[in-house]
Amino acid sequence: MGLRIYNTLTRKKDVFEPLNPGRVGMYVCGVTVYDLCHIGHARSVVLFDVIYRFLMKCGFAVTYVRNFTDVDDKIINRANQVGDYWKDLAERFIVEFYTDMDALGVLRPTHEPKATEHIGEIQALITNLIHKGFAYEVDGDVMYSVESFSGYGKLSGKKIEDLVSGARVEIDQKKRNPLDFALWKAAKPGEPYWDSPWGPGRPGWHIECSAMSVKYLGERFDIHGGGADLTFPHHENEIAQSEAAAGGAFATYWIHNGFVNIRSEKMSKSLGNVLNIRDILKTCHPETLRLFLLSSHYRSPLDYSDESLKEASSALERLYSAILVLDRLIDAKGLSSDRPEEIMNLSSRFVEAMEDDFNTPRCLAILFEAARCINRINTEYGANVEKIPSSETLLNCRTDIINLSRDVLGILKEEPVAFVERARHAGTTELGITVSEIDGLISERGQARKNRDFKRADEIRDKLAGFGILIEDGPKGATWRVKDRN
RNA sequence: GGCGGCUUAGCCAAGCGGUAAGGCGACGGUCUGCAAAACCGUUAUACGGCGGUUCAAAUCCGCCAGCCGCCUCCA
Repeated sequence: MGLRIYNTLTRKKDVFEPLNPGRVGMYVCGVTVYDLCHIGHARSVVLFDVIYRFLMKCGFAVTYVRNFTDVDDKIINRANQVGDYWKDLAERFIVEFYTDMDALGVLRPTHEPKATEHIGEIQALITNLIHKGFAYEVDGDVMYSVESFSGYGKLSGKKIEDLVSGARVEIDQKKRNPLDFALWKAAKPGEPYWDSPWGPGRPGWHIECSAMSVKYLGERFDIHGGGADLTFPHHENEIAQSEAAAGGAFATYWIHNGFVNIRSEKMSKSLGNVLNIRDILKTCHPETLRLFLLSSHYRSPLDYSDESLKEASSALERLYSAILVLDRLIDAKGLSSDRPEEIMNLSSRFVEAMEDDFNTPRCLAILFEAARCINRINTEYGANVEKIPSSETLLNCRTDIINLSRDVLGILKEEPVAFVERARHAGTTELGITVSEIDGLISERGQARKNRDFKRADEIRDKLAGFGILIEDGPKGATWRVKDRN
């Protein structure tokens, strides 16, 4: 069938045909480093991480570029607020970015260019645009003339006239058209600047992506991505800049991810409901957050709530625990030649789902169907070697589940035994009771149960429950876990 | 005002013309001293409403209602 991608430019799913067979060039707009990353950033970064992983799994040699915007109004303003040097502030939040993304298991792109390290390329591009008549200088600023580019609006489906009449654009006497945007901004006193043919100043926001994408990927490349909000004006302006400078086409496929809402509300600073990645990660396993982010289609809005994260956590545990069951079945050395559909051809069905515009929810459903099948085999035939499928069949299934989950989705990377153990005891230190005290009480309760003193046994269970500890009796004695953990 | 999108069980969520995936929850069962956990099973004659096209529509078209996003920095 082949890979099909919903392309914002054509507004339909297009068959993916790379410019150069076997190779893919992908540019994704990264973050402006002036604050900690929130769950919305996580969604975008994880999505493109999964796309990157999948393209590699398909055998493509992928050049993946994700930039850092490290000089901009927001950075300068924030630095002034906190009394920091803008460059130090930006560098610090780059470190914080990596802290969060590494925790989420996000792979490093091929190149991660910073705007401040490409001032030369940016200036050359602006000079080129002025020479070709697409840009003009006014008092040390350089503006892009949207009317000079006939394709302006083709990505976002907007017309210049409609936008102008919308009256939401700020009227600036320097601009020939209210929609013209800055390629180069003259420095105001106290602002960072670089010398340029137009005087001291700094790059506008949109131009860095045009300059850096051409440097690392060439004038034409395959995939350009980012959050849905970047479609206009950022990506529209990038197209205008890059196509005007090159005199030809820019990126072929435009991918935009939907937003994360918090309890059905838009996440925004003014509502005070911005959720940082690291705060969420204090309450759940990183793979839980990844699973949550991949549980709905990337173009749909995704609603975050404590409950939905908890659901993702339960779902992740279900997968890990199925692997544990599978391992027991493999050890059982089954003799049946049965090959249940749910655990066969996982790889081809998974790839088929991914090829359909990166349908990760369908991928997860395939994994859960396999998990249910494994559990059913265990409960129905667990004691009957004649009925358990052969170790070879089950081992292939295990390999598929682990490889697809780990390599493409970036989950199930832990040893199942270790994961289950960790999930049970995570957060113990905050309970006000030590592990040895817990173990002491549990062995006392075990003794009481042995003596059929169930009153005492239940007292101990209630006492531990008061500390948030849940007792689980098993064939090999009681184990415990921390309650209400994601 | 302009442009775009969404509406599927209690909740989340696939589905892209052939007769409703999956997850969570709930309920029933197995297990247990009783529980918990785990597992199994059950859980939408039905896809916002009304028309139309078709042998066949959640899926295509039209109208209506509701929700949302972008048009301003934003993933």
